[in-house]
Amino acid sequence: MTSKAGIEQVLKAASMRVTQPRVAVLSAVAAHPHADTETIISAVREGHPNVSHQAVYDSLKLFTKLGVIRQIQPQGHTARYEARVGDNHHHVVCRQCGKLADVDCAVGGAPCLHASNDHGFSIDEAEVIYWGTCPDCQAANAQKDVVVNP
Amino acid sequence: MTSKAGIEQVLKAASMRVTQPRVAVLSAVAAHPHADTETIISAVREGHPNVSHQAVYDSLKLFTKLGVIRQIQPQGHTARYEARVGDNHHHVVCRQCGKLADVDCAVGGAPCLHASNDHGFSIDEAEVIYWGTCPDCQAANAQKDVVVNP
DNA sequence: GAACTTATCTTGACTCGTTCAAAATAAGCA
DNA sequence: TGCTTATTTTGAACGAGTCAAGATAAGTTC
Repeated sequence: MTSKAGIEQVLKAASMRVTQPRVAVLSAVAAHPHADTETIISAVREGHPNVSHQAVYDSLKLFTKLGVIRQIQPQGHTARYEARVGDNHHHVVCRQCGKLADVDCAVGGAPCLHASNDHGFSIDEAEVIYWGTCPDCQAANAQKDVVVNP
Repeated sequence: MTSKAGIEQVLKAASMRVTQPRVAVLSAVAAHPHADTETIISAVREGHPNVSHQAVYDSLKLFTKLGVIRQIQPQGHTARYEARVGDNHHHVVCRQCGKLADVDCAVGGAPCLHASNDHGFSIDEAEVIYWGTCPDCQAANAQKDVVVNP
């Protein structure tokens, strides 16, 4: 549901106007999964050089609110966005370079969602972030080890 | 391991000096679970009025690195700290007021930790954040509903 | 198709949590 | 007690994100 026609429907259903900046922002998010705001601004400006950063921030916030895109913000990193929504998937973050990848819930039935309803909170979502090291950084580390410990 | 004697051991083992600001910061974190930096600064200054905010930031970062405390930073909120470390517990965050509470992993064996080792990442930690509504805000919402929908 | 209304965009200033840098201080050692 | 240098203080700076006012253009009405 991230084609131009799709987004027009979503926006109209929510009584929002369909504008060039908005369509461009959504296309950019769909084309660059896990991109941060700056990357999205650059991508948008390739096609529409005069779009302001504010318009991008506004659009991203709006789309996030409408559930068309999803915001991810691991500790120590700026916000990232992705157009893959609706399924219960999580993310791995590389501690060294910040690279982000999708991870489908390993166990079939999303067990993480069932927390003991502690402290009287009513829980509606479980957000899981896996921390680790990406293949590239693993390789770089191995390389370094060779040099440091000959 | 958050007594003054305990922290002295940890610091000395890491060749770090035991200073008044550091001890004060750790006490503050232990006394105010889930407090943000500003709260910790205030707490520290109750006993040591001349401690700078920079010293608090440095100490928090140091303790986090040494694993004595843990930093939590839910989307849209500033960093919080807690002295409860070592066990695999997670957190609930109230979407409305930002209140934070501990949640022990509901299922016995921490199933969330076993992600499919996707994309070649080597995963070392799974961080789970539950999102929901705290009892106070639930009550406030119910109250509001009564007024809005009589 | 032209005029109108107002949501959206542009522009530019601003906030706030956090970090940087240099000089002053005090912890731990000799 | 004095020395060395890790920490702290002080004060400025950074950057992602937000706010506000006027300009623009999407969608509606005539």
